[in-house]
Amino acid sequence: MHLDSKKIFYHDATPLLIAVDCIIFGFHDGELKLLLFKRKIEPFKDKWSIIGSFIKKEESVKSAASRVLKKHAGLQNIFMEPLGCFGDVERDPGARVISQAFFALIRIGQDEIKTVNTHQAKWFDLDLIPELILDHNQMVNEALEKLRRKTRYSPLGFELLPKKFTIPQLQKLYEEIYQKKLDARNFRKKILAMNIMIKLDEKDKTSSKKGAFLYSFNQKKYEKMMDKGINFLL
Amino acid sequence: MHLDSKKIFYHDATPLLIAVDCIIFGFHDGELKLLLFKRKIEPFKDKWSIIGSFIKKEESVKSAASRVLKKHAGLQNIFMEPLGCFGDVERDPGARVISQAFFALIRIGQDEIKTVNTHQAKWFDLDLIPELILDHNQMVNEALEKLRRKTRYSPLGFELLPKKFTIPQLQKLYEEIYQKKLDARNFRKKILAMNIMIKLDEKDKTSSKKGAFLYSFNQKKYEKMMDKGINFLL
DNA sequence: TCAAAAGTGTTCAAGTTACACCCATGT
DNA sequence: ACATGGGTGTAACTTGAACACTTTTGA
Repeated sequence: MHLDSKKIFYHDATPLLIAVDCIIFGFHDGELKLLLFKRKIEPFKDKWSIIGSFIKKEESVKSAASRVLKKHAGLQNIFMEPLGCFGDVERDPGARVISQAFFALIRIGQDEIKTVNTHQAKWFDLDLIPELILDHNQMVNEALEKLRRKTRYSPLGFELLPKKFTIPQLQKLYEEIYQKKLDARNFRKKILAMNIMIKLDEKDKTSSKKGAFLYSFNQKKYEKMMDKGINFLL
Repeated sequence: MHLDSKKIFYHDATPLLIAVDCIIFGFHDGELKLLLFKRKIEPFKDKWSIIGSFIKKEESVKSAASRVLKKHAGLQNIFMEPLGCFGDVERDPGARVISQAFFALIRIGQDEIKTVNTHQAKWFDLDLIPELILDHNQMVNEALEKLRRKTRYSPLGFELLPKKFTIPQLQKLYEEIYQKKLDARNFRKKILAMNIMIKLDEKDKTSSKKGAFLYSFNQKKYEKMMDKGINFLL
């Protein structure tokens, strides 16, 4: 490396504040939900917002997002991917801040319900999302669009369900995402034809007397299917 | 606004260098091409790279990308959209720099050919892309994936063709993007069925004696089609 | 007159949609 | 015994894929 030249190249650039913000979706009791946080500090104290943090010099953008999810929401090893960059000059009246938004999907279990209380957070129904600070409503809208688009052609939906789930649960999830009723026979046929789930010897009886068989998603079978050039498509 | 509180909230954040980088695709003589630039300054002087610049405090991320396209490549009013954020700590050995990549499509005409010379740039065939600086090869690969994905379900391809184009030209473009031969009858049938192009009373005779009718893309018809819930799909 | 690209329909297979009844079980 | 959600097959329709010949015209 030519250290001197490097300085010549970089010296007139202005460093800026850059943050990550995480849009977190969950699915519980047949409802698709968004996790929002009550801001603890000024400005906008006590307003609802998605969770975020400034990026530190010694961490990657992605690790910043992981840190936020872990530290501020108690979430670890969950599905997460970049959504987009929000970079208008005036988006944050407090300072020039560029934000990289991330999009996370979680299985809502007992732990995640506790999380909500210890972090001043709340799960919101998608049609009851309050006004959020800055451009956070726009971020949420874009995240929702991405969720709707991407769940059609990749098995993202499984990230929102427990490891063991029933076909009616899976169908309900898709109905929530697409906001429309699906035909039970066709749905079943299609998803089973892909051969990416393992039928377990257990039934879930929480929502019917007969009980519905539990399945688990099989990542390996999914990858095999992809290798053969067959695509997930719902 | 509570100016004091704002300061409390933002004072411990570290500003970082943030750049935009633009991946520029073009189509000429039946070939899909990538525009690369010979870097004028150290470090990595004279290596091939995609074009970029640091973001200034008084411009949005998007305007930074527009500025780069205009100033460094002489391009204006072209299709451009965000590709993704590249934020590894060590991606640039010169400093911690986060980069927001953009993806641009242009019609290669006479002006664009001049541009190439005045800006030390060169159009590269996609299978002859040289080694680029930093993570630029990765950016290009992701841009290509996006191009392939997105041209299937949105009429992005038209951005790469002249305003007036023939159906064989359009087909050639898609064959280049997907790297496979398409059936001329089926292609024609499908694209015409969408009813989003206007047939002109002119023929292009540059590639055959018989000549092929020229068409133009009709944005309004396309929007009408979308409104009706019919999607572009090739 | 011939070479070279433009333009045109039909058939078959595959996939998608619509639709109605029996099953298992807890109360 | 009955109410509730789980589970199953078939027929009509739509869409995608395969395939070969005629037309035009400049050289």
